[in-house]
Amino acid sequence: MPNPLVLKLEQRDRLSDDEKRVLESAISRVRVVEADEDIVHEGEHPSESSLLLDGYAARYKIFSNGRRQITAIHVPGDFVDLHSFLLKVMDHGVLALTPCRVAVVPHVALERITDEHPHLTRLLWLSTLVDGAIHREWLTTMGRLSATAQMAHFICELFLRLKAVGRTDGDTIQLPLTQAELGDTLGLSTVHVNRVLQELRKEGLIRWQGDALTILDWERLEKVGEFTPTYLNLQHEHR
Amino acid sequence: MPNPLVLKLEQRDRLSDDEKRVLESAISRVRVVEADEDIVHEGEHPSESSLLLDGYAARYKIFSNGRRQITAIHVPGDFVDLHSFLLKVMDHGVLALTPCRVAVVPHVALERITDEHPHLTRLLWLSTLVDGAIHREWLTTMGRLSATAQMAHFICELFLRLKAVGRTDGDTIQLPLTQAELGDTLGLSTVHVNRVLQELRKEGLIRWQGDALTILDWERLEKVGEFTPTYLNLQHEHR
DNA sequence: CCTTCCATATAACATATGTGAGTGCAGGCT
DNA sequence: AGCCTGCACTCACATATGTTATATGGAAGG
Repeated sequence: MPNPLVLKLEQRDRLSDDEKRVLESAISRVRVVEADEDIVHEGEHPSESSLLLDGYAARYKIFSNGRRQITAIHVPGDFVDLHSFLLKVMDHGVLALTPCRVAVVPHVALERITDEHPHLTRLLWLSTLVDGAIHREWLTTMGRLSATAQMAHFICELFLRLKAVGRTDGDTIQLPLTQAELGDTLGLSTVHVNRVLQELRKEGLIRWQGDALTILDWERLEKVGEFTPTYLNLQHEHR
Repeated sequence: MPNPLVLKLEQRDRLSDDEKRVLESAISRVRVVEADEDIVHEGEHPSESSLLLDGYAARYKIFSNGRRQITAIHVPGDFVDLHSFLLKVMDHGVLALTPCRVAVVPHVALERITDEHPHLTRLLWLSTLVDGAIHREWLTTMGRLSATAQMAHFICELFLRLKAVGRTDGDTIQLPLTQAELGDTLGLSTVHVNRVLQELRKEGLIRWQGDALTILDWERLEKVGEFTPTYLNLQHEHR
């Protein structure tokens, strides 16, 4: 079974066999997390990081009044809390949106990698940088796009990210989020999420039945969401 | 003159004299950029990164319709485009908001650091991770707070970040942004920025005259903005 | 088979924020 | 001195999105 992180990194640069072996052996164990359970809690000081192998996860923050904001949706191949290696304290929680399989990588193993494998280190660094690029993109869509455009943009992004790890089926992806969760992601109310989805459906841009979301008209969806994929950095470069 | 980056990193971990020397010698030259000029252009493939020594800068993205979103405000000590070392293509521009002095660090020098100085590498990585943490915080405030709270939060954050590099004067900071620029930062219209500022003033939370912004009541401002500084990672830890 | 529980869907209404236009002031330039 | 120009500030009005409430339907479970 190919490690989806390897898959993702190989899209962005060449990985030597040695580096692949080092990555694999950095994994101390594989853990299963139930849906709706935290993979990592806010405020924790973890001594290991979690690489998502299967399932969907979300980074989130909760306010005093109970309102929640999701700041990232993670798919297989994502290192959901690689940053805790250096940030030490989790300033947010990470939640399993579906049942998840998670590879656990101790921080000591990461430290060893940074000591001994500079190129691999750069690739790990890179993957946190891509997280940052996605955050910036979300900031722009939240700040300057209509709710409809924002939703379209989100769907385009998720599609390409899933495609990069081989989790698309034609024009269809699994989207196991409730409309409430989508609202927490985009900063919208549940009601408005529903309105916006109706609109995208009526326009013939998407179909969403059960967990299966199908993109019916990629070009127009991209246009509505003002989507350009540069920021996902899916190009192969020497890094 | 102490390098403000060294100042910032030393707040988060110990730097050896050797590491400080390596950092200093990585700088190939110092450049001055006029206000309202780009330090780096969107779409560029830079071969060096820029460390802000003096002045304020902003990362921004512009949409087809001319709307602009600022995704980060940078202060002295910030590496405004360290990520371009590994992301290669700039997915946004970086603008000098005031006249800026910028230290230029070639990517080859950064690559050498990653090859030879693992601990320093981790600290550079860390500073991009803090950028990411700030992005996440902005996402939550944009998505889930009122415009007033968002503004209060922004002011609290900027104050602490400036304090970390010794650029505060009592309860006063320099805030050389126009209300329009603030609007582009928070995702608000200029008119609404003005309304919100009036409110914060009327409540006796801040004073803002010319470029000088004074925090009159830190505790209440923090409360209004639901601000907690954990995400800025200003603690000293072994990284 | 019935009940319970969510999630989706709709409706009526409330409001935070955006839009477009205009005023006045202050600093810089000729 | 006079004239721009940019910026802060206001007003009247428009609208996107939030809120509260209710209906519907499917899935899980006894």
